[in-house]
Amino acid sequence: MKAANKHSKIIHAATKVFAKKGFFNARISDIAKEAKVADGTIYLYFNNKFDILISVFEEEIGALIEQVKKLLDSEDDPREMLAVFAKNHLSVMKKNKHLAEVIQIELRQSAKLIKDYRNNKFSEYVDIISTIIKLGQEQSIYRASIRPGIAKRAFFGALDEISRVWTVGISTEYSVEEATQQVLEIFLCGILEPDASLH
Amino acid sequence: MKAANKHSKIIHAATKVFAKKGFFNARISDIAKEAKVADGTIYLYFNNKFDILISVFEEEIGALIEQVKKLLDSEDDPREMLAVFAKNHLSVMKKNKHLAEVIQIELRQSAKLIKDYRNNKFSEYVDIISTIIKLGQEQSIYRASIRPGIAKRAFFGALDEISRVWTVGISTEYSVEEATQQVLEIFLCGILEPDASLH
Amino acid sequence: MKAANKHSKIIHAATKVFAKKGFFNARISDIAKEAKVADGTIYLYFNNKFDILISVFEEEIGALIEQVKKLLDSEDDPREMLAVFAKNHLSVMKKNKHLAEVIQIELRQSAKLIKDYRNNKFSEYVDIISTIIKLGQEQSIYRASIRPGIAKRAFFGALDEISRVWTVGISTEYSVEEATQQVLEIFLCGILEPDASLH
Amino acid sequence: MKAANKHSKIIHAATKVFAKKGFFNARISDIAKEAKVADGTIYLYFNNKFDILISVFEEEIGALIEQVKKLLDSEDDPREMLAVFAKNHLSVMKKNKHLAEVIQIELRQSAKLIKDYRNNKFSEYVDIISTIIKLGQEQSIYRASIRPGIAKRAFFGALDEISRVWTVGISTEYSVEEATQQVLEIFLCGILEPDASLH
DNA sequence: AATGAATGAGCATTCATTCAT
DNA sequence: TATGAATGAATGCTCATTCAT
Repeated sequence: MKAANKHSKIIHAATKVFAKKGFFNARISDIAKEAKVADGTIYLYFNNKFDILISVFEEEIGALIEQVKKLLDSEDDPREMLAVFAKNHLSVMKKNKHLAEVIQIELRQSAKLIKDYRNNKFSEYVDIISTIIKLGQEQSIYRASIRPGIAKRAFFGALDEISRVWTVGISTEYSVEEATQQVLEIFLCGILEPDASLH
Repeated sequence: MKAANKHSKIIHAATKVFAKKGFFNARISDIAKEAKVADGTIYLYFNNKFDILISVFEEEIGALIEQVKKLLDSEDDPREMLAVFAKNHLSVMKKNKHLAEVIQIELRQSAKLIKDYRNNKFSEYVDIISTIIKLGQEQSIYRASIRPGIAKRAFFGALDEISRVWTVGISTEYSVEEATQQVLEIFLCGILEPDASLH
Repeated sequence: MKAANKHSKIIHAATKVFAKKGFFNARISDIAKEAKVADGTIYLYFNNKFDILISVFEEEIGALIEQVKKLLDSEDDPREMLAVFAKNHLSVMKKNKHLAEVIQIELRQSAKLIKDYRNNKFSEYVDIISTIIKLGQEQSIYRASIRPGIAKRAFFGALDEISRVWTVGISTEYSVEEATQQVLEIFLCGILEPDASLH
Repeated sequence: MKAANKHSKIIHAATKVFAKKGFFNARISDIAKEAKVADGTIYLYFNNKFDILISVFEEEIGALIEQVKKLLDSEDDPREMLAVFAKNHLSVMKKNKHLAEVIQIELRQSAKLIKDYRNNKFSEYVDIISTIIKLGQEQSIYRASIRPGIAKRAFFGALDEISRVWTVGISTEYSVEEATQQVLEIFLCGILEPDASLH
């Protein structure tokens, strides 16, 4: 996982530090120490502290997009595709808690500061959901009355809130498998055409 | 809207300022100016800046709980109750954007700083959903396989993410009615017993 | 000891608080609480915080002057008078630690802030020593080569430094009697062996 | 006088500022300006404001100890040694008024805040006096009845109080030589006429 | 006279950013 | 490229003082 170049080293260090302390409580010197570079070196790769956060979003979520897209490439059934998305998202969030925290907390925090909110990696990631839904609607598997733009938010919001239980660290945890199964049961029943069977 | 006493005046001012600038970028002097009191006066009512934020959560969400509980008192059908919760939540979030932002962003930000995360007003609010689901399960209206603890998160997460579109200010907005209808269509189909008709 | 009127109550409270926390760390509200009056009441009797300190000096040292002058009235021998002064000073400092601290620490602190340093009660108190020395010189009991203005400082400084041991709270304490005896032995007799020549 | 490194520059600047305004009235920015560094730079060398004060004591008094110990090395006679100590102390206090004020005022102020009062440079300095007295007692030059622990305080207190006249700035000043001679005359010979009996 | 809520000036400390090396 | 010492703007909080009651 260790990145060869400084840029990546700093990104990974920043993800860890932002997750642990939050953007505003994170110090540039914390990131520098974690990345094992000097404070000043960070400014050779990033314009300022906020620029680091944006880069973390773009690169970490970019990798997430690559990953899920690759998995989706080998699927045809929109039902399976939604399952793949959910399972992948939840397992990544469970495994990579630093990334999970940054997405769940810091991404929101900074959302209002980002000028064009839709033109970023995060939107691209969530839009994968609406693309799947549209595909399902074309195949008459998902009901036409469902609005993909709203459903994608409902689906992502559900996954996001469910996975928060792991970062916040509530004791009565449930497994990735169980959570995936539950959210799919709710959503597939919810958006499926009445006569489209669940496999 | 004008609060009778200073405590409330400061709470409302803080909600506004936290929503506009975020907790860390908000200045005590901003809140004081908004509340039309001196900086020092704030410390007669709150211990420190973070204490103001916690109080905002407790009091504003407390009021939200009162409101939705009163509405739910006159409903018996668990299907209607979920509809009432969704409609109320979305319309309050659409109308009171300051509160919406604080819940969506600052509440998460500070979640990790709050020791016992479940022992607070926010948890109480979300638990209303699971209570409704359990009620529906007892009446065999909602499927027994649904785990209320996970479903409540999925439902709240969906509402939360959907309502974010209004605070972030994305242009292609949809109405409260449409959003409510969509999320209910998905969730009620999703958790209803197959033979339980939608009214 | 409890004063009948508010003015005295505040003076005594201030002496206690200044001794415990020091002038700068003492809060007006501390003094008010100790005196069992409201904060604002203090400003009916004193112009400001520093004015309280000055008043403490004047009144507490004023009482000290009264006391020692009364004791000295019944003495004729300048040797005895110096002994009375030393004994009285040390026993008051040992008994009234609040006053001791204020004299030893706060009086010095504020000395530079007092415009006319000689025209105050403290100078009046120390001048008692030089008056005794002059009396002794007139009676050819004290050597004429001794300059009363320097000797008074040496004598008072010795007593002051010796009594600091009680306020600072150093463990190996010595008694008032022993301290008095020693300082008198040094000042009245000198520390040289009678037969040891000076060079 | 210009210090080579920043640490010393700040120490000297702080000594000057503390002397002029007192510890509590001194501002970090005053010290920074005097030392010609930025405010923040001070915190690269010291933990906090109080830490600066303690360092001033330790370093300035440390230098004083070095100086007087070197002078005492070339003396054998305990009488001369006490004379050397007195003369050195008074002339340093007269010349270095900033140091004098800090010792006379701030050292006392903070004495109660220092945990182990005896384990510091100041005690080391005053203990030089008792060491000399013990030496004189071993040589039967000083009376055995004198308790060095009390006498050191009496001697230092006398010097301290005498030298205050220069920092407080009383007009009728006396010279270092005269003050030294007087305090030595008192301490070495006593103030009684040789033929005046004690009672 | 007495109160104590309200005021707001004032400051120690932090930390993102710079720049001489 | 890389460093990290130095910078100085920025702010949460305190508390002496005021004044309406």
